[in-house]
Amino acid sequence: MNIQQLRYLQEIVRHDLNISQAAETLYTSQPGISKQIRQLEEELGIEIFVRNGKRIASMTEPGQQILEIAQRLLLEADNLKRVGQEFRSQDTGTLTIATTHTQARYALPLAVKRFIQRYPGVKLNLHQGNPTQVAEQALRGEADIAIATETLDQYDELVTLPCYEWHHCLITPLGHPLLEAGEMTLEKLAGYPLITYDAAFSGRGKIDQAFRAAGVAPNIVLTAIDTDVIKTYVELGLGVGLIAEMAYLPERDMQLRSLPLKHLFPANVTRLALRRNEFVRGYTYHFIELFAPQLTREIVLEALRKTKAADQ
Amino acid sequence: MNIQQLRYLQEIVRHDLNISQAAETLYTSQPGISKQIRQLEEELGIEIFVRNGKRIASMTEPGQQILEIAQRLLLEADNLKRVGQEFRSQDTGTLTIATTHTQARYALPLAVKRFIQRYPGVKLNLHQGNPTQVAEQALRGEADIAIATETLDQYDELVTLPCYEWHHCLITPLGHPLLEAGEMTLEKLAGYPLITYDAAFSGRGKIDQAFRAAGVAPNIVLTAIDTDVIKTYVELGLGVGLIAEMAYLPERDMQLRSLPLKHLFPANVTRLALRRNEFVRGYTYHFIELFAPQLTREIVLEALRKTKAADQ
DNA sequence: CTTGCTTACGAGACTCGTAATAATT
DNA sequence: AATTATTACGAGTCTCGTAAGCAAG
Repeated sequence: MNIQQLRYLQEIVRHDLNISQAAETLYTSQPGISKQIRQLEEELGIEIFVRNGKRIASMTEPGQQILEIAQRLLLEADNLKRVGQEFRSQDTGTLTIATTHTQARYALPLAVKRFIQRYPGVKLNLHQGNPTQVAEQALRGEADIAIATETLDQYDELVTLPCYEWHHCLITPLGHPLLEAGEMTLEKLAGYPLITYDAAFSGRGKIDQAFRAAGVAPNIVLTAIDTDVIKTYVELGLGVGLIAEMAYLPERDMQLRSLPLKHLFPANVTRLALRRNEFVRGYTYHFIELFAPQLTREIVLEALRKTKAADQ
Repeated sequence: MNIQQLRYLQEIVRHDLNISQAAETLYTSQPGISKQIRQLEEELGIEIFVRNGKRIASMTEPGQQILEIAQRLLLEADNLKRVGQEFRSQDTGTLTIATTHTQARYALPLAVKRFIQRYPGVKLNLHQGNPTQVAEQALRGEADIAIATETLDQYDELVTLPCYEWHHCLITPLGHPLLEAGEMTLEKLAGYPLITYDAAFSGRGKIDQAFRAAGVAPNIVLTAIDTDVIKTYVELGLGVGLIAEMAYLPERDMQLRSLPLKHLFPANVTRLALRRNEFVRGYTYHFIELFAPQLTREIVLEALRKTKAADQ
């Protein structure tokens, strides 16, 4: 039994039990993998895969247990390498952040700027995706940190930490009647065509919740994944926008005005997620602190330690 | 990097950084281990050990982190083998129980008898030791289950489960005045020479506690590790004995009489411990249930799942 | 001078890639 | 017919054991 065999196993499963594809992504040969898997099976004395003649049909029950253990083992193997890198060269390496448009565009830039100044030797990757993709990238170890407002806390294998709280705000074209309409209410909002986020993005859930709770039916004429699209159509006069407050930049968005909606919609919490049991590099802690100053290294460590509760 | 190298590392540390001894217990050669460790260090790009010329003096800081991760990895590697054995042959293998004299002699026999009838193919090993030794055997993976009344819950790496509760009782020679002395009190007990357990054994702590709390000074003339020694000296008339109630066997101990002391000393809880994160064989669950019927497989599983909280 | 780690070297095992084979869709 | 897994085989590498060297206590 060796680590390589387990890596083969993991990759086969990731490719829906297709050895050929696994071989390709691992830059090795089909037969090599095939043989190693047979050897692993022989050594453990069990069949991992159910075979139909020469096709792999599914996994046996012991095979599934083996897989789970193998994945934990491989994570530890990665951790060994990380520790090596960490000590070999404290301030070089790679930091991959998976996040959504809103975070990448409006929340992260300052932290990123400071980070690359402080750690010129660290290659910073930003992977953009929807909240589910973001979570899964962290889950698969493709990203070191996941940052999003939704979804993250639904995965047992991720440890999540609250970064900051924000509210929605209203944006309108210049001179829009709502700007002079006094106290904002859901009813007033419902009187105008609305433009806001797609479902599953940037707190859209909270918006729907609030309208539903009040028994008011909003007139949503357009939904977008990113704020820039919303702004564009608000400027065009298609309607008024409901966006995340940090996405309104007064000095840039000269053609728009904003009004706070703190009293209408519940607060949103943007969270970051780390993969459970994964060794965290020093500069990763630092990035987290740059992004959310209250999340010091100690606090993050504590969270990682504490929340090992529900794993597996 | 391979699993073997990590095993070498672990064994070196277990032997206080002595490669030669590690080689011996692993049935391999000094140079082989030495070289593999050098290779591991080279691959990880760090020094694991601090060397004084040709002696290993201590571990570096990264080395200690490597060790921790390596141990978790090795545990998973063992688990892989266990899963294999479990499915290859459900009812054969080995079950090693580390426990104290009192448990081995008075609490376990019935469960053991039933177990070996049910699982003739399982080799049952009983390792006897003091509570600390018992815990450490479980900790090192030398025992599958640890059973004792003390100490077990002081180790983060062990998951403990309560098995049963018991009280101390008094044993005296036939015709002893205390048998006719009515309601037993600490004061009356203190009026006679006492024979009981050594510190750190079988609830001796609770006995001392009770006397101290009552401000009564007992006259302990002899302490022993096991109940049979205590019984022997009580029979000889050296004093009266304070023993665990399950250690008094009316049909065997014809030369002794017993009196309950439930009202004088707090209850003791005998617990069993399993190593955290370790794959548990089916027959092990069954043994636990034979020993403590309320600890069904589901309950044990739940406990293992839940209490992953504080690990590492 | 004994203990204990490292270097040197060679035998054997193992891994992996290519090519051929066989089975499934 | 095309895709995909297995078997066969050979080159290169790696592991491990023996023997020799050398530093520390």
